[in-house]
Amino acid sequence: MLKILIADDHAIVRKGLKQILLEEYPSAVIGEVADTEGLLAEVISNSWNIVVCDMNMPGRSGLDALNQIKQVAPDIPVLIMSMYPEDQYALRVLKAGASGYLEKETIHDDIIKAIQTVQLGKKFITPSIAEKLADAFHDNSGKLPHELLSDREFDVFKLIASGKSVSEIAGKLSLSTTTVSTYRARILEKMGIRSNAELTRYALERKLI
Amino acid sequence: MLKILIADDHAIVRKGLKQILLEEYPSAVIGEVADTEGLLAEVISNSWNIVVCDMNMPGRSGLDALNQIKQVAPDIPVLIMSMYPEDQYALRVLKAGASGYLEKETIHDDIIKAIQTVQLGKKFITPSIAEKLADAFHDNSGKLPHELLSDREFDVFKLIASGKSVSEIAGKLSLSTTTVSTYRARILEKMGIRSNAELTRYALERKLI
DNA sequence: TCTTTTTGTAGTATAAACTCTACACGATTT
DNA sequence: AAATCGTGTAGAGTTTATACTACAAAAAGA
Repeated sequence: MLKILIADDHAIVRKGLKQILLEEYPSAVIGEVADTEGLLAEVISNSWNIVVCDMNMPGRSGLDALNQIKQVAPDIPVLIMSMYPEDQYALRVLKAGASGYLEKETIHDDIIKAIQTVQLGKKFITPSIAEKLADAFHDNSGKLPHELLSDREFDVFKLIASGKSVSEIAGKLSLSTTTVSTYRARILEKMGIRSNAELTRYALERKLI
Repeated sequence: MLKILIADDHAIVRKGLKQILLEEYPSAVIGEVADTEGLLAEVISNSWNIVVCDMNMPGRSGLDALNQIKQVAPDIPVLIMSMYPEDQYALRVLKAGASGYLEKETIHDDIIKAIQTVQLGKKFITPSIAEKLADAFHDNSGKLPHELLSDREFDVFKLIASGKSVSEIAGKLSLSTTTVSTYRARILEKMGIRSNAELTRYALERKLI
């Protein structure tokens, strides 16, 4: 029996997705969780065939959740959804072991195909993602500054750029403030900038936030 | 019979919302449209009791749609949904005649209450929106936020926006750092913002620096 | 495979920034 | 004329952020 677990902090999105899935697989069991803690707990305590997980959940990010799922249950295929279309995350997410990356814009059209694909043990790659992959493959040297950041650094980058203080970020990510400060220092160094204002400017110009 | 029309470009959100509404009103008729054209057409050709409309649709915005609906059918209550919590749209939307503004984060909890409220011909205002309203009340109509600043404050504003630290500014203007901090506090208060990043963003968007 | 680099994480000590409060002085309102 | 308001200015005390350092685990390179 097909068992699909949905992780998204918006109840409305969970309901909508469940609906779509049930239309295609009326006998499937669809689970819902609203945060990363619940997600981890479910993955550990029950056997799900597929996880569909939102990228942007409060607390630890979807990427973080993905990494942890891959540790406890490396064989469960995980599909990641995101709001953001031209997303910088796509490649990171695939690198971290996701079986596919879906934009919420088109999830309605893609999700069934994606489920079928991952059921065969394959990865679901949309054409636009494939293009990004190809680019990343032969390009490398011409990387944009923000692409040099590690996942964690990038999380912090976006939060700083959107105006969060070091301590707010620390609270949100459950880290020490000094840790966040360290990330900030590394970010400034890698990107060759000197202030939060430049960082915000950079992020705004490239529409990263 | 209750007839509710949902306008959102994401099929997944429409499905989710429909589900939530049907749970409360099993016999309601729920219509769906995916763009502003469809919305307008529906409003003109059928009689809906309530419209629930997303703010961010491709093409013409929800605000635009709202204005047009109010022209052709001023009596249909329109609830506007938005992704963005700290949204500067909230006030605009209410000014334009919406019956309520719902953040997608909390729509699941608020929508039924909102529907009941607008059915009574009243407006649905969340506490956080009420606060914004109160703030907007004691102001200064017409003027842009930065035009409220005194000269000295504006000097400091520009320096902060361009990434200078409080102490750099103090040095440059031969003031105590605490004086600069005081200006900063006044600036944030007058402009209704909370961080240097917002300030930078504001300045960049209006090309003040 | 072994070594080097990167990444994720913090502590300690210090520096910087913020909050709250205050006060003077000219402008505006009553 | 008196009271209030807006502006320019800071100090004291508290909270926050930063620099520097460190270290283990993971990744990358040789």
